[in-house]
Amino acid sequence: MAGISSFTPAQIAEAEHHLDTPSPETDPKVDRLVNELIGRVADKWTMLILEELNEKGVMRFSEIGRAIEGISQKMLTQTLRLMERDGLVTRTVYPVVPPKVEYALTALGESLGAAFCGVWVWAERHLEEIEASREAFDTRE
Amino acid sequence: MAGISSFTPAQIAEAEHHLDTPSPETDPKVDRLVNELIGRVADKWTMLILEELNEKGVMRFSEIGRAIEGISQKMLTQTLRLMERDGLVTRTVYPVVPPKVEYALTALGESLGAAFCGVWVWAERHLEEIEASREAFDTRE
DNA sequence: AATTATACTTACCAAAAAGAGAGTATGCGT
DNA sequence: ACGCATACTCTCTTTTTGGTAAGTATAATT
Repeated sequence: MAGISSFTPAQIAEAEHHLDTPSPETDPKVDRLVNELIGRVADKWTMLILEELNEKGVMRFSEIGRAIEGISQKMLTQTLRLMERDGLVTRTVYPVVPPKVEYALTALGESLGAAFCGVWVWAERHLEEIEASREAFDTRE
Repeated sequence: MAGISSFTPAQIAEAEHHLDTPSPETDPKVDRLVNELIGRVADKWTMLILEELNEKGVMRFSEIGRAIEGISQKMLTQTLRLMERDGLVTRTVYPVVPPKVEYALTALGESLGAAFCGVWVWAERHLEEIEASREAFDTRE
């Protein structure tokens, strides 16, 4: 499993481009939808799978399972299905025995990875600061 | 409640700066911590409070409660406490009756908002694409 | 004297999420 | 004939999460 750096300069440039053009959206309906979407997508397993697929390209089901420590088969299936439904990954089934299914990121999936890159970097950058803050908070209580 | 645009160009520039310098972090321990941190922080209520405080500056407890539709007192207290612990907000208590407590973002909190900005923009941009993908997925099943 | 306002805390309960483990289909190697 | 490998699905149980409602303190107001 790689860290924060598995996105290419091109992908990062894409994210920057987005940041250049924040739109003045205030429609509450869109707001709600956007929120729900972020909740869906900003999930632990989704992000780990995103990262893994971005790094390796095409992967089989059990290959992803082995790469991501601690994920259960159930969660892997479930997360991949939701990601497929949202158009983040493609799922290719080969009708052979034993079964073979390959997963890969779509362009949309890659763009999400790039967008999240900023948050990853933020988290990594401020990790110590936050831990220090927590410790201070906990000891003064 | 405002949409995506409540962050200043300076904040966005900060986020871009982060994107310019992705570090080659692969340490599994840091990876795990970063992940846990993102999970903590990429939560529905945290993001809404972040947005609200970024827009309004300083706010009282019940003011935030009124601004964010659907949040319970319990969740508001809980989320604000965790944000304070992580160093994202400051909490100022005025010893008066009835009680008065003010909340505001720290620099760290603002930087998180800026980092998330890219994801907000991504979500808003690709909302329709994703809904279309879902619909296609659901009807072909 | 009762009511109101504010910022909580605590207890209880329902719902949702997640983990564990067994079951399924089937061609291939031994 | 038997077990293995793969990618699931299904059920059962546990854990986590979140909502509701009640309690607390006290000064000002009616």
